Amino acid sequence: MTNKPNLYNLTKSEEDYLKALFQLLIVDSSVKVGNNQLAEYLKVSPASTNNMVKKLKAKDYIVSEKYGKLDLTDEGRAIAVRLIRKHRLWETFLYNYLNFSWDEVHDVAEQLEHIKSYKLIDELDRFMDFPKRDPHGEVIPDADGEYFVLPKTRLSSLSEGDVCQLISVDDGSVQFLKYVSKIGLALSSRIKILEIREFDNSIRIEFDNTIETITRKFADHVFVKKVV
Amino acid sequence: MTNKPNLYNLTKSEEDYLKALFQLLIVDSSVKVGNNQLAEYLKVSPASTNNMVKKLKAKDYIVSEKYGKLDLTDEGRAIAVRLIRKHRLWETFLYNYLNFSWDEVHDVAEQLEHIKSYKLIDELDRFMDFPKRDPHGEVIPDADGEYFVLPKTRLSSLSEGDVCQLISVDDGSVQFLKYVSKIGLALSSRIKILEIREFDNSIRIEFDNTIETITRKFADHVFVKKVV
DNA sequence: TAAAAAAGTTAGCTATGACTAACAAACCAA
DNA sequence: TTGGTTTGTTAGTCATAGCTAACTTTTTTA
Ligand SMILES: [Mn+2]
Ligand SMILES: [Mn+2]
Ligand SMILES: [Mn+2]
Ligand SMILES: [Mn+2]
Repeated sequence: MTNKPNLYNLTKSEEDYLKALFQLLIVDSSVKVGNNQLAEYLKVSPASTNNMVKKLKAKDYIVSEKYGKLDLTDEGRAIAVRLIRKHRLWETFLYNYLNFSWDEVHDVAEQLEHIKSYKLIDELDRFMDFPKRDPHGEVIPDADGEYFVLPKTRLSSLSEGDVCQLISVDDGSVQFLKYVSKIGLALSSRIKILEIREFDNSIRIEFDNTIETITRKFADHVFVKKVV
Repeated sequence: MTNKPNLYNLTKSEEDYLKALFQLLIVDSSVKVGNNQLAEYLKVSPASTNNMVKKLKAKDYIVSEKYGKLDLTDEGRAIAVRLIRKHRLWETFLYNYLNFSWDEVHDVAEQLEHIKSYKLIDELDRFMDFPKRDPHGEVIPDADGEYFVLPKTRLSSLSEGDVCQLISVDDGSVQFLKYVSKIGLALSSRIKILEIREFDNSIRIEFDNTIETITRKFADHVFVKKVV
């Protein structure tokens, strides 16, 4: 049982598809992921996705039946986790050592994650003294591919009166991240849900003696741990 | 006169062709570079090179007449120099911070040089406190694209009795670099040419109280500054 | 339960960047 | 100066990875 997936036989595109499918699958393990959903997530056409899925099935990274939902094999999952590890280590490096801001790291990490070298990433990990979290609060998988997804609650799923702590944020949108910084939210912020307005689903929150009204859409991208 | 070349419109292949042509052109500015020579250097077919050259001419990075030799435009040259800057900064980073050896850095740098981000490379430069030379002794072009190629002499071009100092080595071959390390040669080594044997062009050299016999081919890849 | 909508698939097209084989121009050397 | 070698070009093929348009299957909803 060799543990290291062979990252060297995959193209950038193949890697991105596997990672995307993994991300969609862990959001909610009960909901199945379909071809078109994957296409939309990757911003490509359903036809392109169908094509690529066919290829990745032939390589035994994905399993699915015709017209059925998609799932990853163990090897497909290992490749995705390894890619996520690389992505998050690079984000951490850019943020901690190269003066990149919260919202600048993702796009460059999206390129750096595809550099093929085991030594590079393991040495980068050592250089930074094995960081556990990336700048957005996400857990960095270790070199063995161990990756325990910590249970995350969306801020949008809480109720009035709840108190929580900010654990992580979605890192895909520059606009969103700038917005988070601007209103003063940061990792570990303690947030209280003051009021949820039925009319437009807006949420009134309090943190660090600040009161803000945020939209449901915004709250969907903020992950928290419930405290009270 | 905008100075920053627009690196963002070029594919990895286009970049590699421009860099290769630049490298061939600076070896000896008097000798012209042809299509097939470029093909051989890049280890692709003459037809592929012809194709790419056509594209790079259309983009105004290369000039040449039909059946004529190739030259770079100022913009083509700027892109090549910027790529070399990136390559050498990454090699320096891998060598000085990530425990890569002399012979391991090149292949990974060959990938890293194509990451598109001005901030990344300029911050990396700052992080390392603006290094002047890469691990193989090559000069690192600065952020303005200034790049004075220091006059280099091949060890193979010296005569018996000459004394020189090792300035840099070709970084393309892992086998060659391992060989250099193994016999104990290093940057700044002081080398004396003891004897040149006409029969097989082998060269007897002395350095650090060591006497070695090297081949002409080996000496072709070692660059020195003549001292005596 | 039948029609409509959504989801998935297929066929055929495009661009990039390789390749080989065949051909044309330029250069060299007898 | 002319024939052969080297160099450069063109045509046609392949793989990757996108796309649109048309089609089929599945799911939903009236
Ligand atoms: Mn990210
Ligand atoms: Mn990516
Ligand atoms: Mn190199
Ligand atoms: Mn390269």
